[in-house]
Amino acid sequence: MGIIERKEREKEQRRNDILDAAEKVFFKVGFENATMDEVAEMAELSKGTLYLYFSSKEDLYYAISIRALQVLRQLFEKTVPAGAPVLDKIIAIGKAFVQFAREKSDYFKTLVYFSSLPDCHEAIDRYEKLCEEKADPMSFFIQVLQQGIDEGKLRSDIPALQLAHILWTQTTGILNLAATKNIHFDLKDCSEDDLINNHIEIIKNGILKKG
Amino acid sequence: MGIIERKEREKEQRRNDILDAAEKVFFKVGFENATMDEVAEMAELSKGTLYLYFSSKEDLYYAISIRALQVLRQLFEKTVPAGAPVLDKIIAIGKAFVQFAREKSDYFKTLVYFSSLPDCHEAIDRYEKLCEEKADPMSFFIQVLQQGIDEGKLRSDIPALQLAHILWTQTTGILNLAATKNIHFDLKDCSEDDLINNHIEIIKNGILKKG
DNA sequence: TTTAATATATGACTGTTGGTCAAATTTTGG
DNA sequence: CCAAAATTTGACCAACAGTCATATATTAAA
Repeated sequence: MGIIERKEREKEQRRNDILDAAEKVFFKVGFENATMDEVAEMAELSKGTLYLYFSSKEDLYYAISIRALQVLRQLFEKTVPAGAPVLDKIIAIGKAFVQFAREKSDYFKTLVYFSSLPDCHEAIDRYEKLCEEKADPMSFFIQVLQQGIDEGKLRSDIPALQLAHILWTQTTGILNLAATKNIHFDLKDCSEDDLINNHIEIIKNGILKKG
Repeated sequence: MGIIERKEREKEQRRNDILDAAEKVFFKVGFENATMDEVAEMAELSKGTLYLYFSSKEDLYYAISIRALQVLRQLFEKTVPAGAPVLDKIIAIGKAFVQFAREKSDYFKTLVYFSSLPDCHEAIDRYEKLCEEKADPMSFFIQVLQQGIDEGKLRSDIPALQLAHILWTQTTGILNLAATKNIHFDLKDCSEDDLINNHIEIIKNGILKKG
């Protein structure tokens, strides 16, 4: 009697198919310009079906944001060697974040927009679930920072949680700036790498243990 | 024959009236939920008239963003003493920014959202004009940083322009985080001030001249 | 003052699109 | 094979951004 389980799997599969289609459409024409009819056509389903799996267009967007978080987390897992010295780990996380912003720029932009939105985190069970299970990228980062503090490599007067959020938002801002620097015409002729390296240069001494 | 001038003034006045109305509506119910009919009603004009002054709903939003930039710039002018030591000036700018994010939170949010948007800066004559005239807050900041570099108070290996953008995005990110920290439930029990002060603590040594 | 020309304002109308739901189709269990 | 349950469909609706022919107000000339 594995029918219920199979149905469960099929439902999850459908959900993923819809998300695949939505990603294609959203990333191609942008969230605002995309229509639910287009997504339905791409998914080879009727529009009504979409609403059986997602309560709204926004809900679809949020679900893609969750995916983005999962992808980033996986990149961390893959890239950051578990046994390495903690400072190397931190560097690896930074590099992975840069790589994510470059190679998965659609996902990155999704996250930037996601976090600029007011009241979006709530109402997403899956996001809360992700956080509770510590399966989000931020939790990973916090753990490594805590390790750094415990080992006396990082300053200990700022709690890991706060440190993580501060560095995270700072870095997200810079990566977004680097990605959109062509908009700021006065920044056109400095490289992304310059921006990122200078950013690191500025905060580096701010987080290390003195002496 | 001051008729043309008067008409010019009246047009600008109308434009401002519409913006006032749009601000009220947008800030009250949010940009997405607001309708052009509501704005028209608030402005005591017909919807058609709005479109004589602004090409779209987005255009209205952008115009409000420009206002936000002007307000912030004026706050800088008012708050930052021209003759003060340059490091004091920088601190004053930081404080003014914090004040802006707190007391003019609607404008602040407008700017955050504005800069997270792809391709929005172009197509706005008034924004480019503001930048060209160095009447935007960023230009003000750059000038002060340049002064700091020239006087040997700040590190000189990072150009003022880049330094400004880096600090700007970092700080915007933190202020936004502080403003929305209630969303990140794990941050609920640390104060905004903590976040901001720790942020400053981290970058402080990174921008000062060594020694 | 009258009038023609120009500038400005109006609101009914349209096309698009997010979201709904009664009916149709498929699947399940007896 | 059939009825009950689950799933899918697409015609339909309401809301809303944006348009435009018409109306009103203003200006400059006669």
